[in-house]
Amino acid sequence: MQHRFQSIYDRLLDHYGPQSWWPADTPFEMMIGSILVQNTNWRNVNKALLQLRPHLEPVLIDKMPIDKLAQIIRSSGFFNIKAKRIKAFIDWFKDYDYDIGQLKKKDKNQLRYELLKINGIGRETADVMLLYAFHKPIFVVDAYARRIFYRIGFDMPTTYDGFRMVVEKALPSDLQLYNEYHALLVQHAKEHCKSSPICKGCPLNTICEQRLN
DNA sequence: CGCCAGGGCCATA
DNA sequence: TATGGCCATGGC
Repeated sequence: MQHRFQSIYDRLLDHYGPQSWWPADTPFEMMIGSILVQNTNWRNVNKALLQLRPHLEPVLIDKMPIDKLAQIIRSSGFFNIKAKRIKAFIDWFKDYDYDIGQLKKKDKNQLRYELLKINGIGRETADVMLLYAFHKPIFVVDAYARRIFYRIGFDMPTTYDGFRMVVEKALPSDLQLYNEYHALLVQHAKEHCKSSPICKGCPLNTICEQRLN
């Protein structure tokens, strides 16, 4: 039972193949995207990123009036709040001269603590940044992970860090593993486990059926 | 049409 | 600690 999370991962990887996440060209774009995607469909985020593309540099966004930024990212929804959150993130990033390399040298927990202090960056957003921009091995607990593990029948903790710790204790602290795991859960959720309790052609069918019996 | 998406903050109990 | 209201667009 200790390897159940490994087993899920193996099946997903076998079925979907490597995902090579996050869908962004640079770490900076990745981090902006992680704020834009908060409780938002990726399609809408992509539209916003397309509009933002010409200004997709820390200095430019720092100089940009917040109202202009809000209008540019309009299609991602919650645009006033997200513009404020992006500004707060830039303020922090600026303290490190927008230097990803410098920040990557920081201890994982220290960096996580700093990200969580930024207004508008909660646990999930901090963790995807840690994983995909700063290359820290960490399990991302999002709505998809909760839904999929719930459907399988796992009795997971309700708190974010409780959930995360249960998974991380069962897996090796491997960057590639966590990178692919989150991406695979998202990919899987987009194709399966949407509304019906069980779906055809689902790579996790065997496990889901065991729960129903 | 109504529903909801890869959250997080804040007020309240 | 744990709910509830709020933020908002666009695809289905």
